Amino acid sequence: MAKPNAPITEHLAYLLAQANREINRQLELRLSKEGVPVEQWRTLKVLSDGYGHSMGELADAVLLNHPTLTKMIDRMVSDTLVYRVQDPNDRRKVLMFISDRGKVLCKKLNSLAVDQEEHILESYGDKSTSELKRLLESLIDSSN
Amino acid sequence: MAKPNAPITEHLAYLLAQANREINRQLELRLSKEGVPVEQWRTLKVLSDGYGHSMGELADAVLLNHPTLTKMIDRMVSDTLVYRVQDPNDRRKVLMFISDRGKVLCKKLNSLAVDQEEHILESYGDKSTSELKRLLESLIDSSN
DNA sequence: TTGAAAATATTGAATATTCAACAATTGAAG
DNA sequence: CTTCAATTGTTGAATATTCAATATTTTCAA
Repeated sequence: MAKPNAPITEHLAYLLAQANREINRQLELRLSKEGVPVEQWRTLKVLSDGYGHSMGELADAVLLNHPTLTKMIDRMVSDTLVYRVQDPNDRRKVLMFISDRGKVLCKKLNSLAVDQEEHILESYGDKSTSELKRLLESLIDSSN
Repeated sequence: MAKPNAPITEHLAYLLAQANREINRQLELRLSKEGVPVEQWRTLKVLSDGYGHSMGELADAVLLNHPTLTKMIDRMVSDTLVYRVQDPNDRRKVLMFISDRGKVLCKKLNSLAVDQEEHILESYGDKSTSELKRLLESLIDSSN
């Protein structure tokens, strides 16, 4: 039943890694126009709802481990893109907020990211794109 | 047409990153039984055809940048899993080979990886899996 | 044939990530 | 109430990755 000698290119884990690497590389390239790494864009985008988000929430949302996030947030605070506020309801928590400067930057980044999505839609097709998104969502669901 | 305010979870780049993170985490967990990172498994698997592969080829295949690969290979050489041979036809190149110890380890890793594929097939389904693989391959193709 | 450009791999310094340990706060059981 | 376990976030040391620069070999045009 199993295929222990299947080439690595047939493993789902590999195909995902390969596709992710390529798409991420393209996105990085666009965002580099503003000198911002992908994870910082994710952070700004999540915070741009204007509400405070705890570090834990944020770590999940931006796909980073806690210590990695803490240090990235340190840099973003230095760049005055975001700021920390201690949660008054639970003083273990830190709530992150986006600054005005962060909002301005986020808008620019969003449009760079949308450019990319449109480029994918063109070269890969409408139908394939939405079908792929659907399957990815369902894979993520089934993995929890 | 574009959706500049779409939540990040609707971006293909994000869904790919999320799915990849989750599947890769699961694979890591299994391979950790043998104390081997995913990239080393990929390397061993590629080299297990018994032929020599240059560093450049290998970097593409295992999805690592050249300097990162060089340093990982240094570790694998220390662990006597692989060895270097200068390419006689083009002395700029280094050909990598798998050792006997590497082959033994690779077999164990393959079966751990196959376990995972089977687990995915069960929870996610045969049909979805092969459709997802097909779409990922085609995305990768269309990105080059 | 020579010399400049391209291809290949490695190195070292700068940066980023991870792991384990820690500190602070909350929750909850006795 | 008090104490002990769980939750949340940060830190420091160890490890890994990246960027720019380098060394070597090959290619190719003049």
